[in-house]
Amino acid sequence: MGATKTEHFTVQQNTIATIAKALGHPARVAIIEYLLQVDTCICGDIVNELPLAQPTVSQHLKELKNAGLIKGNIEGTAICYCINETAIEQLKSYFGEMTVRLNEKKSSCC
Amino acid sequence: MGATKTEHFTVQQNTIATIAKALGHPARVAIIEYLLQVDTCICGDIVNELPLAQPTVSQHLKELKNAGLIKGNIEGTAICYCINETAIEQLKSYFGEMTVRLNEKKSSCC
DNA sequence: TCTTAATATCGCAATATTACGATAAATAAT
DNA sequence: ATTATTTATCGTAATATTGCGATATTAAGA
Repeated sequence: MGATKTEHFTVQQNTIATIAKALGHPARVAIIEYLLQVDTCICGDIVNELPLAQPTVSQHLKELKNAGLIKGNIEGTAICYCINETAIEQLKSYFGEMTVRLNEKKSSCC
Repeated sequence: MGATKTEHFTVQQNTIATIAKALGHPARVAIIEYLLQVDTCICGDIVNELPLAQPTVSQHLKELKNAGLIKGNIEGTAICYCINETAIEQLKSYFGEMTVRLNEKKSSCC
């Protein structure tokens, strides 16, 4: 085997897992943080910011895009990448609600 | 190659990536949600809740534990697993702060 | 002590990820 | 048209993940 059994889980569980997986690599966390830091989102220089070769960065960007975490617009010869706020909001709500529920049930036995 | 170059990124970036990676599989999301749902955290029946074999579940639990997302206490022959609230709070703050910063800079050009 | 029950670990096969050099594709500038 | 610039894709090697059967471990109960 080796392939994830996605079909056995709910859509929401798979959605969260997909977004989380995309953030499961420090380079991709670094990319998101860089996009957040930079004012404009004309971001042709992501490659220079990261300690990785250009094809590797391109691949990471592709995965972030597939997971819906970033958007990319062609801007001449460069490409304008920026954060998809919806995905981040989704994570915020998910973990926000989870902490609320954790605080409600204080019966932590561990 | 094939190994993540963790040493090139900040501690915080690696921390977030590690926790996110642990949640990057629907089975592990399902485990967390189940632990949240169940009142007490005597959770010997996680295996019955998931469509996966016992060794596979055990492995997923191990990864969640290594990432600091759950805690496990030995309770006789069973094991009491429960969510580590700190890790969830960490994610909540991280994405919460991120949405704040996203709303501050409305200059979304995409 | 012997059995039962609950988890963990080992070993392995299938698949996925990570990284990068080489190269392609697309547009801008000369 | 030719060249430079930027990003994507291909191919491939190294490593990691996923899943499970078989087996070990650990402690409770008869």
